[in-house]
Amino acid sequence: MTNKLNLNNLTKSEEDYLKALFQLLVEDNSVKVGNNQLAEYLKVSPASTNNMIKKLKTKNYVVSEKYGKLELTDEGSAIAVRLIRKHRLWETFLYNYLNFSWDEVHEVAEQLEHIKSYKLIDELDRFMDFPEKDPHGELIPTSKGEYKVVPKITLSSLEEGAICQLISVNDGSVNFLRFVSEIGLALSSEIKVLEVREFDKSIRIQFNDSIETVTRKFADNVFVKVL
Amino acid sequence: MTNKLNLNNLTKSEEDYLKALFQLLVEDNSVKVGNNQLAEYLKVSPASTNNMIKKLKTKNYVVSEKYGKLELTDEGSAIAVRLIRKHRLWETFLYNYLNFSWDEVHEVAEQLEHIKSYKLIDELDRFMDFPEKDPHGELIPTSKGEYKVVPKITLSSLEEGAICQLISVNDGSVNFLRFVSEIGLALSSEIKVLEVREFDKSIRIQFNDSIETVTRKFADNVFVKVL
DNA sequence: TAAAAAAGTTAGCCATGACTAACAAATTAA
DNA sequence: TTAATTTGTTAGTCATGGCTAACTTTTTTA
Repeated sequence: MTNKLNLNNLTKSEEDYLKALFQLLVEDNSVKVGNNQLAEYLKVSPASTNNMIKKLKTKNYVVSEKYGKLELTDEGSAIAVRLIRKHRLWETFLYNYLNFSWDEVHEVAEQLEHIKSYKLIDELDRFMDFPEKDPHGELIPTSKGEYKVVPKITLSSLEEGAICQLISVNDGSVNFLRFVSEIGLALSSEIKVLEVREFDKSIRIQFNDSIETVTRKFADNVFVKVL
Repeated sequence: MTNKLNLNNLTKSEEDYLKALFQLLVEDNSVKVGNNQLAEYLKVSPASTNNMIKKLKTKNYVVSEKYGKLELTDEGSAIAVRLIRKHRLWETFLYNYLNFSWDEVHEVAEQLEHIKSYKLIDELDRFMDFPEKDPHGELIPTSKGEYKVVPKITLSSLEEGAICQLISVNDGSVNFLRFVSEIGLALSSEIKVLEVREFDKSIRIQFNDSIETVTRKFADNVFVKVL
């Protein structure tokens, strides 16, 4: 039997669902991911999600019991990791070689990650000399599927007085990324938490000699390493 | 009114049909292109083609009368030229930077040409320093849509004794391209037509000190400049 | 020029992947 | 512990873009 080891005959939609589920399960380290949660994340109806999950279960990429939590099989995870690898390599290419800015890379990478060719992505990796991180500071999985998920500490989780370093940001929103650049934050910036306001959870931070007040929502999307 | 000048809200299928029609009409310089011909070229049923043509007519990309020949509007042609530009730029990138061979580039470029981003393709163009030709010798349309269709002379159209230079090849078939490389032909190769056999139209050619006999079908896909 | 062949069209079907509306199960709160 | 709320499921609809089969128009050819 010709074990073609993943000809990857998945539709764009199937890939989107698997990647989204992986991100909720692994990257966000959730205890339980449910149908509606996945639907909301993908901005589709719960009915659509239910439908697709059924399909992915028959293909053995997803496991779940009726009314139970969603989980990925090893095969499902592997597909998701490959998508994340592709996404981040393309982002890196766009940023480093094609003059794309921080906030422009995501949208195009969302399209490019669905291009089917192992050679393409491995050669792109080689061409860029095997980068470790994408422009947002996220680790890029290797061609062997090695991928260390670094537990993420959000800026919002820190207490007053804490000093940290910006290591990565959520790349999902153009407006968010623009704002990050605008106020002068960048990867590796050192940030001091000056004050956490109780009533609205907004945070006063200091970095590069400037002081800004950011919302809780903003701080949820900024990932840091405590110094 | 925000004239977004082509947000390019076309599906992959719509793009495929427009590009195919352009190639039949312009590149092959056909007097008449019909529904079934387009269907055969795209390897879909005549019914599917009929359906899509209707849709493209309502969108003003295609013009035709019932039972009449198919034609592209200026808008339809412009879309096709942009697709050809994208296809050839990606082929060039894969060939020159990612170690893809002559026969490997087409399949992946077929996917990449559908990625929607003006910035992506113009930056890729700049990154490669505005190449004029793709790896198969075809001219690459500019970002302004300038595209000179060079009338193609096929090797099969030459008479005995003619001497010519290989300027481009049809990139549609992997097997064909492999065979071209295998026998030692490359862009700019000088070819002498030694003999045209009447009964099966096969052609005996000489190049780089080797002599080969090729079929009519082969010679139809080799484009030359007479010296 | 009439019959045969080719080309084009239409009707009706299918799969994919969205959707809404209605309903069922599980969880949370009173 | 029952009621309310949230979560999950099902049924049925829609658009896209394929398909086959049957039919019509045009073109070819005998």
